[in-house]
Amino acid sequence: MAATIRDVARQAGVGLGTVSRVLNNSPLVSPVTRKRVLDAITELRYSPSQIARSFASGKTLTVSAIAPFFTRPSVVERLRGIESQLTASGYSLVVFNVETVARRDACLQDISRHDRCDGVLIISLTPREDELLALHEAGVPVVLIDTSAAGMHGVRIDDVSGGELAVRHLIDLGHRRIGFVGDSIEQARAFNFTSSRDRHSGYRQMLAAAGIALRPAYQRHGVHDRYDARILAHELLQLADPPTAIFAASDTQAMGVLEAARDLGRRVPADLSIIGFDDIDVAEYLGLTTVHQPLFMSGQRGAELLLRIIGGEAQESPSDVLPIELVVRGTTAPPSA
Amino acid sequence: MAATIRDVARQAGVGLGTVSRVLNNSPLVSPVTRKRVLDAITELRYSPSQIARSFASGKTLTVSAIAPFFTRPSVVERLRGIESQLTASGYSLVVFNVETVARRDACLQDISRHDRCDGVLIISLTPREDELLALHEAGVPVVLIDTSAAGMHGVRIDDVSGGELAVRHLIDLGHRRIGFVGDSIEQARAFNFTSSRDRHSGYRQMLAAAGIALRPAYQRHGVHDRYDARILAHELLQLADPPTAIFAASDTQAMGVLEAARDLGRRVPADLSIIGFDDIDVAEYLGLTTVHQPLFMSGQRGAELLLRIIGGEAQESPSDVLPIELVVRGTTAPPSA
DNA sequence: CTGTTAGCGCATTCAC
DNA sequence: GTGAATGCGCTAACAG
Repeated sequence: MAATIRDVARQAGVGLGTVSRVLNNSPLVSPVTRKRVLDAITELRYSPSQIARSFASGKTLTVSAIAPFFTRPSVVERLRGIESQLTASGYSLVVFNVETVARRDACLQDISRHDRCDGVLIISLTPREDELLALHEAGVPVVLIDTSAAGMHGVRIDDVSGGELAVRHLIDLGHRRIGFVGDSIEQARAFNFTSSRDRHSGYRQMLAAAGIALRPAYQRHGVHDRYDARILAHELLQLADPPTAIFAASDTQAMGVLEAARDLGRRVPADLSIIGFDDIDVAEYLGLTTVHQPLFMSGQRGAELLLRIIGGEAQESPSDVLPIELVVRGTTAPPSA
Repeated sequence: MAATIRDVARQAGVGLGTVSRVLNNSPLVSPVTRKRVLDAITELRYSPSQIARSFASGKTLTVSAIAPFFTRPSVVERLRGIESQLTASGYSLVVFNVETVARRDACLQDISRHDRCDGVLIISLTPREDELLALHEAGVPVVLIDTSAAGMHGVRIDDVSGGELAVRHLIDLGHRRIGFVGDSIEQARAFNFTSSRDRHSGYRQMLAAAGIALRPAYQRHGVHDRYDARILAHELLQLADPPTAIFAASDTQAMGVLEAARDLGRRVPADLSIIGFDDIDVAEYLGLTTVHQPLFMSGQRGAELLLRIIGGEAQESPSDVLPIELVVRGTTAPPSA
């Protein structure tokens, strides 16, 4: 059916190795021979088999990315960064979408079987001790995006500082009653997510630094989506002494808070200030004040780093920390009371 | 380094083929032998090389998806459907993101070189005549999603009907001055997108059927994003005799129209009705009236169909047409004037 | 039921 | 510079 390297060799009247050399741009071929081979290739419409090539060389020119809930805007944006970098380097991207804990574990196990891909990018999922060990033992190049782990390369932001940044903004505006809406503790633990937890730490630290007492009732946790966030915000707003501002651990959750405010007739930001996190695409549309993080860049940098590791370049910095930035839009203002 | 099938055979004291049979769940192995092999596998921590396996069998257990602008919510949702179906069948998904015409052409050419993957899913991009020929000649199984082409399998909706559905809703409400905001003609042609074009046809046909004259000034085209749509809607609304309703060819573009209305102080739906298309996630959040299409299902069905074709099951129906549905929310109402 | 054999298409040694 | 020879790890077809 399809022409093989042998056909090309025969057609060009050269040896098999010579064709291979031409394919791999080896300089050890005379211009005349090269042309003859090239002509044979065009004539036969020959195209080298990638699988055979991978098999013989041991390199697949493929990278896997494991992402939880890859429909989340923040994740998609990271993936776009990854894909762009990979494509530029001639690599392909295999995507694994993780929506259950079982699949999380399965994916993390599977990649210890170093096949099919030259390296792995793990987004937002932090490997556990045993998984770390297996990964190390397997020797698969791995780069973590949006997390970090001992002895692993990674690209991330400082979520604690991010939480502090958000809450400091609210405090600076004069707020003292500040609520928090973040990820469900159980779910975060099951998937081993860390960002909401760390942003929550930043929240607590900043309140403490400002001498504001922590109120358990002000801190709510639910599934990472609009619906749960909306419910939690309802609870918060119907407290006898409701917060005047709410820090949501993500823009998606901030959208739920926004809905709750609308439901209850609270004006934003007059009656309630809301700040999110991530600065996803719709944040600008909604005029949402948030903490910006370079999502696309995180993917790009992560892929770049992984490619360097695959290429054998030893990397010093275990974890690359990207800058974050407060973006003030229309959902935060001084408290009216 | 890593154990091979040969090591396992030696360890278990059996032949090479027997190990292979066990790996492939062949029933032609006695329980005793099977157990011995399985034990050897665990002992050696053996894991078969996928690349070698692909090479020998000719099957890669991998499917490629080519998607334009894969950060668009509608595309992501389709990809999620694809991934879910593929994963359930033990296949991996390689993603190609197309954001330029050059890359569109390159991707479509590349897949004619039937390597690395067992089949291809093409989202929203319609192959041209010559590309169709090359694809056919290469014999790569292909399924089109959100488009169709002669002799190609596909999963799609009827965009013309969708456009009619949207416009009929506006007419039923009493609107006569109905604007249209859709994709740039040049861009659509360059990428060979068809959905906006077809929805526009539906718009024209429905107006004609209702005896409403087409007004060129009411029909605007721009890049498929919020920003351009916003500008176009501005133009529309500042006409001497502005439309009382606007049909946007996608929810994303409807968001831009919504912004324009906000900019100009037009109340929605009192002063201006807006209807979108796709029913992406935020549509519900925004209370946007729109035409719902089963995005996730399109991916799922497409992948399922492709897998069947790869499996050698001849398929009759060239194109699977999914149902669409009008979803009335808060952005449409009878005209006030 | 099981062991043996022959490639899959290419990269990578080697000799020449 | 070039051609020929080996083997990557596995599946499939064949004898037993």
